[in-house]
Amino acid sequence: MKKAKPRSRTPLGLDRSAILDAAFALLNDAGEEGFSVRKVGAVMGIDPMTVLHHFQSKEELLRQIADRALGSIELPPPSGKWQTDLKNVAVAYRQLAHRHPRLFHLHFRFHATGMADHLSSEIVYRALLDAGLSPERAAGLGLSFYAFVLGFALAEIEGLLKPLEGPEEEEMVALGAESFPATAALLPAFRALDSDQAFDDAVGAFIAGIPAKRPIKSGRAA
Amino acid sequence: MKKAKPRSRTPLGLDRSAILDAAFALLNDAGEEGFSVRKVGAVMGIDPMTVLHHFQSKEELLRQIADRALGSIELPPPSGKWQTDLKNVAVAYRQLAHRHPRLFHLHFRFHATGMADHLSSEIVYRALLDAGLSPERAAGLGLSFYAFVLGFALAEIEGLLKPLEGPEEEEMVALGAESFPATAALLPAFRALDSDQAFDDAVGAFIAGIPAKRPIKSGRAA
DNA sequence: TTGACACTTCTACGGCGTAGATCATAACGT
DNA sequence: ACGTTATGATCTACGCCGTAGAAGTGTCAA
Repeated sequence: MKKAKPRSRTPLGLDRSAILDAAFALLNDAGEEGFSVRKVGAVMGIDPMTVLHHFQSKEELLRQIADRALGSIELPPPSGKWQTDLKNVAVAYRQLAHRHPRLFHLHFRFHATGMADHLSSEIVYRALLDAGLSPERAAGLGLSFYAFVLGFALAEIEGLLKPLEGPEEEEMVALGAESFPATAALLPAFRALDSDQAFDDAVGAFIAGIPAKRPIKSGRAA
Repeated sequence: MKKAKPRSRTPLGLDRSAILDAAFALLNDAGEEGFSVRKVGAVMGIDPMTVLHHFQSKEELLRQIADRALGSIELPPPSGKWQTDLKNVAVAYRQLAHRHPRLFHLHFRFHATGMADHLSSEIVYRALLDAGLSPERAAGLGLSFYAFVLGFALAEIEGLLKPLEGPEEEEMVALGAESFPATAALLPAFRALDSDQAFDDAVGAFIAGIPAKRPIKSGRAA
């Protein structure tokens, strides 16, 4: 049993996972702004460069933290009803976001490649195929479904679902009913907004609209 | 009485907007990673601290860049058909994202407060009220609609819609049809994916699903 | 023993945001 | 005219950051 702190160059029981634990914890509660390789080293009492010996860059360390977090998603088993399965995946991702709000945004930067993600993908694509969609539509809608769920979760984390908190409040209220009557009419509803219900409602709308093959006509999309 | 325009240690016609222009350009083509106050100063041939004299922090400078970019959204006039109006807003945001892919993510960090955004909000909420939704549902679904559109655009920018490009390819292919048959069946569809069509389809599904949950309930606000 | 290797640490470099002091000039009060 | 003040621009310096490269220290096989 060795316990050297200063000037010890003997390799101790240090491996990736120990460092990863500390880094994960730091990122999870300090956020990316408060995260640095040097701080990870400080927390563990080791030289910052030791961290980079195990993860060849900060970016790689972040990627592995993200993989770990995003791999911890908890999916219920398939239910046999495709609508339910889709919704379960959506709920699972949102829960994941709530569990790790400070690092969920990494989902966009580092595309998920873990087993859990492949599993959720399989559920989504299976559901869409079961719904009777062509492979082309299933692929596009499946990816769009992810984008929607991730977008909702990110927006929620970043406070976009609370438009009346923060500096926007007075401005928004000051707009007045004359200029933006519909917006003004919803001010009380914004204040009372229930995120869970909004999520249910939105996911429900998306899923309900899937079998409808008729596209909405409008301006171009390119 | 006061003109207060050019003044300096050595004569210089500098104001916020000139600096903002340069900063915008830098961020727009170098991205946030390549952006720094010092580089903005270098580009303009001025001291970095002069930049911070006009914008009291880097964060504030970024916020104003974001405001400018996000205020440049181009919305078509209301059409009278709520489905079309909703889709037009979605298309406009996606176009904006394509126009400024390196700074679109700031939309999540700094909530939009510009006039253009209030205008688009008004269109969205009006559309949802016209669709017959209660204020509660209109508020929730409207915000969710934004989250969806922003999420799609961000996902697109970050490459999430191209799961077969980059390092995921070999892994995903290697999964094999035994473990993830639905996913495997879609591999050709992923390769041929048309983002525009996926967007149309997804937005169409969302919109189509909106009235599905509850019948018309209350009058509209013209 | 000797050598190869793995792990850790040290040193140093260039870049970052920005606080605080300083300087140059324009505008104003007299 | 003069000095005073205000204001913008600059300079200096501090403490952070990621990380390249060298060097130290231990383990183990030959």
